[in-house]
Amino acid sequence: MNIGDAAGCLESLGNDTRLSIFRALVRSGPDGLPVGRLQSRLKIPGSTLSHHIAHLVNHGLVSQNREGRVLKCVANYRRMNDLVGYLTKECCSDVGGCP
Amino acid sequence: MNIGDAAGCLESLGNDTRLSIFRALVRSGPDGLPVGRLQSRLKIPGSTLSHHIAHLVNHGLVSQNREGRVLKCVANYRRMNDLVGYLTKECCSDVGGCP
DNA sequence: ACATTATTTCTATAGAACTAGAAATAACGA
DNA sequence: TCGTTATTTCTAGTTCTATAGAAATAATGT
Repeated sequence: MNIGDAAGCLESLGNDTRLSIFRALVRSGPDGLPVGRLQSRLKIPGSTLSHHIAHLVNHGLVSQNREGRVLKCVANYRRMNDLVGYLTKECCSDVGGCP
Repeated sequence: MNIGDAAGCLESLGNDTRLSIFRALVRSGPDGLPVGRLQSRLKIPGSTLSHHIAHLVNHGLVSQNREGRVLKCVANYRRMNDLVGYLTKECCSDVGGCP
């Protein structure tokens, strides 16, 4: 991962609503959750939710696959792993006790 | 670290300029760098730089200590460690291969 | 074809963020 | 005290971002 992608992912997660969405997806495991399920859980208007999900998808943190009428959203664990790897490697230091 | 602090840190680092500042500080080790040094390295106007540094300081990612006329900025490794810990614990999953 | 459900795109608006010049403050040496 | 260097605060302009209602699209069953 390069610095631009990292900043993009960080910006995506650096918003309370989007971080909540992402956490909900991570917790729900590899099966993910339909958009409507996120909507009822997080209690936000569909258009707003859709906007934020698109942001996460654009930065590779979430992927979607349609199952009939329902759109399943899944956290992209590999992408998140890459991000954490970048932060650990490029933004931490042996000196300071980072992993 | 709680979700609010995490989102704040992520938002801080989710900006190309601030991420560059932070990386420069991390790379320079526990001695850090003076503001002026960052300015000449990153080639950005003082007021803009000051604005971004204040943002990082406000979110606990950078601390400052004056040495005479020079203000030294130092990356807060512990804070960064906490952030990475939060992401690993709350936003990753065993299933997906995250650490 | 139509009704229903699920989700997105369009559109507008209010507020926040980024940028940077100019003026102000801080620290120090002469 | 004055001048110089280092940095911040003030101010303003422009550009992004978040929000959400309304209309449009997609998918399915009847």
